[in-house]
Amino acid sequence: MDDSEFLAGYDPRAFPAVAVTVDVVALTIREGALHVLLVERGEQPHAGRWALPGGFIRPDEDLPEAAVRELAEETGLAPRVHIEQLASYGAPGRDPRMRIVSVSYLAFAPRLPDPRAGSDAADAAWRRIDRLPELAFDHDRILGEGLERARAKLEYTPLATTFVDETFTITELRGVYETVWGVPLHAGNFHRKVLSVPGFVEGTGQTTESGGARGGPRARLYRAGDARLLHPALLRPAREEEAG
Amino acid sequence: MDDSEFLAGYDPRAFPAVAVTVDVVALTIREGALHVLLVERGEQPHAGRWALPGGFIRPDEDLPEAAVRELAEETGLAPRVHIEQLASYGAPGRDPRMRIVSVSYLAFAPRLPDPRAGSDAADAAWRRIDRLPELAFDHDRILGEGLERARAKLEYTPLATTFVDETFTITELRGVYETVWGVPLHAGNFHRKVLSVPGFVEGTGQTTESGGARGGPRARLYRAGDARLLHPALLRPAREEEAG
DNA sequence: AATGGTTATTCTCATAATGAGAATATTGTG
DNA sequence: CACAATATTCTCATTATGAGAATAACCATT
Repeated sequence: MDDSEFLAGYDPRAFPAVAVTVDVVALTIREGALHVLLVERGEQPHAGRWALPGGFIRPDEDLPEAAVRELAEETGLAPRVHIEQLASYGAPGRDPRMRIVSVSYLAFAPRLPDPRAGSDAADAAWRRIDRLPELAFDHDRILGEGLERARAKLEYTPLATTFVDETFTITELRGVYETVWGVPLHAGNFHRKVLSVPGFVEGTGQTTESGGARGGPRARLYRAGDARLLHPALLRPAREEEAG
Repeated sequence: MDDSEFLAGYDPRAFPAVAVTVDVVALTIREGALHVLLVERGEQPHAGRWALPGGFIRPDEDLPEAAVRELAEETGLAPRVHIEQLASYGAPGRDPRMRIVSVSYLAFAPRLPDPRAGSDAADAAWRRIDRLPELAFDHDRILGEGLERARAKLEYTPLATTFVDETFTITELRGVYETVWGVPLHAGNFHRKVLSVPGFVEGTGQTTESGGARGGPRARLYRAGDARLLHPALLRPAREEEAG
């Protein structure tokens, strides 16, 4: 070990270039099912396979900026989405072309529009989480970790409110939890819980214009409260057998 | 926006090189206080200031490998430490020399040895968390996020057991929580909680050789159980006023 | 307009988990 | 040996959760 190996003295230009990309796990709910934004690759490597949207960072932009830009390029969406860093991946062989370190981001939003037509990728589409092809590179892993992060965040943050419109009913909010977690929740207990956590939601004094499509009373409308953390958290039902 | 901006067709060599480093937030408990490993920079930029240990990744090593290596170079520690990725930072101006993206890692271990003498940095030392100088670059922020992550992980994982010896007493384990969280905990309730969470600890049937230094009975010895998650979690006492 | 199915909201009750304080027993020190 | 210190267990009030049911408002259809 000599001095040149350390930050202070080490010369990075002595090594092959490292490229940095951002990959975005963009989630939305459509027709009651969780969807992720995927692009079909037009070129090698992995041509024809689906991958997470992403691309190289530019010299003058920060990581989150790059993620927002990539997402905007695919969806035409104004940069209002909630975005959050997930993790970074840098195994030497993960991209056959060169050394690539990818920083993954998670994005959520209500009813994201269809991907912009005519973008560079061969195709781009929202795909149901439960009907996915095998992804290119190590994107299966990145998506898996993104999903788990999203599921965990629902527990202790008001993240679910970013999946619904500005005003929403408790039932709609419950639908987000049920969709993302993939489990049915007890309507009465969920209702009690949401209203008892300080700052989770605040009433608007209004109700829906009409009852549900198949009947039922009008539901009260709420908006997101100012809490950044849910206290106490809204825990997922315990799985009977935890792996390990 | 044209095709060249996308992963499929974009040529990263057209841009200035990006260097990737790992920075390690290494935590240990010494003399009842939480300490972090810092190095004093010997060269510009920020010469003379303290920084997190870290350095450039090598062409053939994965990110976690690089973090373990950097830590080993500073502490002489065998690669047995628990290591975990934190986050990545890539703001354009964060290092004045060139574009650097840093991936930060968190490391924990019991009684880590003194930093190896004669390493490349001007100096390296364990520093008490509550008596820190201002750090170089954006390392204050990285350290802050690492601390918060460690505090959060104590809640729902058996991480605390990696801060103590292989066998330990409940009181020692409580000491870890109190040190990292910085709050006193109710001894009786903590005891009940630790023993009631399945798989957190398992008894060894043995006790300490003698009572505490100032009296008291011998304490039973436990070792870490096989749980990877604590259920239900061991929550921090609620802060009265949450920021925001 | 009356009927019946649907759904939002509230309530009840049993059980689990937590916070606070105290009791009990064991040990080292003076 | 008396006393202070500490590990461990207990008690009791409060809060949070899970399950089921009751209540009432609303839709579509008769």
